[in-house]
Amino acid sequence: MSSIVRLRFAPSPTGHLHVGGARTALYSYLYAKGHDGEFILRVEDTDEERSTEEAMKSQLEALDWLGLRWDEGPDAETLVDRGDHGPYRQSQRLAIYKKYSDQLLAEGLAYYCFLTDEEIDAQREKAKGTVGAFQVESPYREWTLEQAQKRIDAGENAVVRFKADRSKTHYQFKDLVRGDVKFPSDMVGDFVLLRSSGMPVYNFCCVIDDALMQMTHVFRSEEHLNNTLRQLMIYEALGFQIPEFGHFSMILGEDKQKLSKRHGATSVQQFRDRGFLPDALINYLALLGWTHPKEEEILPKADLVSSFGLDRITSSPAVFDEKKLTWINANHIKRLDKDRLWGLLEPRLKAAGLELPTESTWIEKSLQVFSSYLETLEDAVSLYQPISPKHFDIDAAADQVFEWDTSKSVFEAWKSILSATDSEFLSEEQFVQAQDQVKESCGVKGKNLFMPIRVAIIGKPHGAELKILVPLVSKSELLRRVDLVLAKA
RNA sequence: GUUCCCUUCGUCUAGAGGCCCAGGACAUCGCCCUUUCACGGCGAAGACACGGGUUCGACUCCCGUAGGGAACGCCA
Repeated sequence: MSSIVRLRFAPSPTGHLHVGGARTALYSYLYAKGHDGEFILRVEDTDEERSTEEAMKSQLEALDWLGLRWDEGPDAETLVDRGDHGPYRQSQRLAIYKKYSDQLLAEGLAYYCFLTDEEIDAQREKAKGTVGAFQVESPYREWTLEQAQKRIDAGENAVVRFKADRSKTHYQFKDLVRGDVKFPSDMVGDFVLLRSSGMPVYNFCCVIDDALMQMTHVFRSEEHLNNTLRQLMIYEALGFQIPEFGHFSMILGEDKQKLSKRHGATSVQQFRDRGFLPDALINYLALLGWTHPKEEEILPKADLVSSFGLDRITSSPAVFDEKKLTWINANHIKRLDKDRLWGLLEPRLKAAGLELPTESTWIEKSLQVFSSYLETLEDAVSLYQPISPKHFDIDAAADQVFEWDTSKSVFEAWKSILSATDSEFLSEEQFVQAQDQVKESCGVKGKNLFMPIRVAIIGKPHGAELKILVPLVSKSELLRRVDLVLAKA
């Protein structure tokens, strides 16, 4: 028995990784790493209908992007297993589940059941209105293995049902998040272990894998809390050591309903595409249900690892707030060094078709101007657009400026003063000087002076400080722009 | 219906009987900085679901009620 802490994340590959799953994975990862333990990835692909290879790849990729690297499990790129407890895809562990199913069958703790869907529906129909939860009553419960085998040999399909143990009145366990939880044992009936296809069902393989893969802790979402009863029964029947359980509450949408697609972005990839940093997403997710001991909020991953603990987890559900995520993201962007930031921005600017200078001094200057405006990486596109030669246009917000009778003289003065300068790029000082000259020559000041100049330069009445913006645009381009504005005035 | 879980500002939360006529953060609003905007600084508004106990004292403990959620599958 190893004493090292081991936790796993076990997604079912039926779609993209969404933020709820990501948070469960994160908490497991943080707990494992904070205890010098191991983080394992297992793929629960026993639902043949819905599981796809594509979804599996997508989930692994998302987890990898988040930086939640696993010590064991399929490799994100090659999908080749790494670790001593494999295989890590349940669809490749069928023989193992069969073996344990046979064991329970032989011990009389499970039985073959030939009930058809129609018969079960009929039972359910009949039970309507009666007190208590519906439970399947199987007439095959006490059949011997030999009896059942005969029908199977005759070609009939059977599921393997667990014989729910009624000798105890309650099953109890200590949940790391919720404290003592107690279930009446008659809460569940004889549930299915193996489908008629031979495919095992979630609760069965989950227990076997968690035990065989030597998990010390099992963290999962609250919706699994009730499943724990069945799993406890299976642990007991198989004689496995029971791990510690922790059930985190769910993530809700604004309407307090379980977060789903109709709430907007929910998958990790969507946030990635929209320009969120993995560390920011992780930071936000960690705070959704957990607080830092000193209530600090902007936390790099390393701080998360060192300060995370179950004692500060909340057990009530939390509403996902994109505004706060955005704020956290902006903070992480501000902490990025300029080279890294540009490395992240450049591909997005290119993808948007912007043609920008490539000299490092220009890049550095531009970042100085714009970095305080970035809430997401994607914001860079609209920020850089005004200084990209191809993308100049006059914004509707500039309309008011054209209505002032002083604006035209400002445009003209700006043009003539600009024409008179001889450098290709204006320096900050040159621009400030030029601005003063415009002021003198037309006798206009304040808003009536600065707004038209701004419009002549970026086509909008608001934006980053001009004296740092102007040096980023060539004189010829500035002239082209003032002409366009003049044509409209 | 049955069982289980949950309930502090709009949102995320602090609070482990007196420190709380409840603190922080996001969002909102106002002021300052800035001859724009953003960043930043300062400030305002804003909550213990309800009802009973226990106690000298309850946001904190107990019991109900209400509300929300989950499970009751050959989904996970």
